[in-house]
Amino acid sequence: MTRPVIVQSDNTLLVEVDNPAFEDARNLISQFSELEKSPEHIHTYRITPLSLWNAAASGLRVKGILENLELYSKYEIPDTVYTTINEQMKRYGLLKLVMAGEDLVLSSTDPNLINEILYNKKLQNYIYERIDLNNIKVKKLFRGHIKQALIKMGFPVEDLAGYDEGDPCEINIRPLEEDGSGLSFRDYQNDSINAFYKGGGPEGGSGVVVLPCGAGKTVIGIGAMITIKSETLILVTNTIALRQWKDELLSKTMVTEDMIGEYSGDKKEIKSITIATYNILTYRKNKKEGFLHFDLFNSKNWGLIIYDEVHLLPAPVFRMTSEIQSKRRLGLTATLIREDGLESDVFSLIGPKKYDMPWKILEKANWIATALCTEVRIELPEDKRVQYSLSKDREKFRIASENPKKIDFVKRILKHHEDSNILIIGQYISQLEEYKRVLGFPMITGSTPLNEREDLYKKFRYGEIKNLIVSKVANFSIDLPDANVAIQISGTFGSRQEEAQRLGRVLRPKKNDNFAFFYTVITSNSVEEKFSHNRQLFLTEQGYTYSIMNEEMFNKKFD
DNA sequence: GAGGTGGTAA
DNA sequence: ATGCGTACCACCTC
Repeated sequence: MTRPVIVQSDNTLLVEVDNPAFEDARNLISQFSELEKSPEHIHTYRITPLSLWNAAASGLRVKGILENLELYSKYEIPDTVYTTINEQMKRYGLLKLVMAGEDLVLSSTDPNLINEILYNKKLQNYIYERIDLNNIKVKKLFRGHIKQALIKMGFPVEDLAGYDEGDPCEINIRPLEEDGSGLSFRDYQNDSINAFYKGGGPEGGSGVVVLPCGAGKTVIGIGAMITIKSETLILVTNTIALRQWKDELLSKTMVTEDMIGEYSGDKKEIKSITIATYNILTYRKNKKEGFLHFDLFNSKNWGLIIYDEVHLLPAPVFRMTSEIQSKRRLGLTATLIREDGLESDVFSLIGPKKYDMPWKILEKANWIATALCTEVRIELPEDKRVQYSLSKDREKFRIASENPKKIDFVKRILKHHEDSNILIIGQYISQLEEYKRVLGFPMITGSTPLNEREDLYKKFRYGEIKNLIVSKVANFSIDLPDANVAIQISGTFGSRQEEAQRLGRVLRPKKNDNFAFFYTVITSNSVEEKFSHNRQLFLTEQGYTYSIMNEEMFNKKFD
């Protein structure tokens, strides 16, 4: 049997998917390296300082890593890789955060490192005083900032200050019932819950789980709640997501309605389990005043805080919601990517990435739908071409996005998928209004009142309406189990995360053949081609392929 | 509607 | 080459 892993001197690992030892190798190397790409045949992982510190944090040792790597490696392991692993793993544990009575203390056996910290500009704001050669008393409130600044310095701190236990709360699983309610965990769900809670020690119990849309991230959150059994605060992106968390909790656990509070623009309930929007927590009248609802963090003794769509957390204001580092925190997302590159901040704001799984692996196991992606390239009509050529880039993008010819092709896609449950997703309200007018489908945007949204989603879910036009409101969290076709008519420049989330709207497993269709309609020979290509990168790295059709090919197939 | 928030580009 | 404030469009709370 040939070994499945090639270790390269640039710290990347290439893994053969078709090798019989693939799964064992993957389970092993994913503990100390980051999945970078996962197309069909060869997956690429990268060993980074951060991934090695995460490994050290979860209890792995240099010796074990190297022995296992040698076991699966096809060729000899380059010296540089040995060095990187040794050096970076050694750094973890040089610094510790501990509680000494009521004080938070940063300590190291190396006085020089302590010196370096005392002279670091960023860290100075977080320091009270040096206690002795090896210890510094630091400000408790800045635990997260301190960890982050130290990571930037290249020295991750072992956080042994522990977590508040939180007040207890009886959260128990509801056994599977005939009507489909109740819960039993799939293997990967169990694994991610265990990875999150691992050991229950001081380093266990805070971290991030990354799973594709439709793979049941809510279930992971519920699993963590059942494990910890403490009062829990759940943060979500909008009120629809809030209601869906509530419904899931009610159907999958024994928790009763009076135990769940809803804290949003609409209602202000605080109960043992409280679900709140990021928006309300960070609401302030103006930039100079404080956050009006921030007390929610202290209004109960939370033992767990769950961050839904955690890739949003590095945003300047949202990140404030992770300041309370003494609580156990679970971050959930399908797309740990941002165009500004700040996704790595999530690790110091919440904790190490505890678990992830390539989308295609779950597709193969039928846990999510098999998606067929098509990019349709439409020419710009004659009368728009002069205007296009004379416009600036930004205007060009808008003109290309709103190409009026798109709608005819959308109509034919609709006809081709008759009797399907179809979402039309777009970026510009005016464009969506036009589709609503011509096609006569109901539409949901940011200005659609909450009850109307819920009503439309519900009707779509029960098949009373088969088509829905949605704006960016649908980028996150909404759960429309039976949507099996999505048509994207415009999007946010090059947002990889948005593309993946939108595909995610149709990935929930289907009752019958488990296929889903994703169309993106763009203008050929325009700036939209470039942005569209960039948007697709995350998914193509996950192994998705887009078949590209021009008008002629489209006409043949969709006559 | 006002004034805050987010993501992205250049 | 990178960083930082700005523009744009949409969404959320009051």
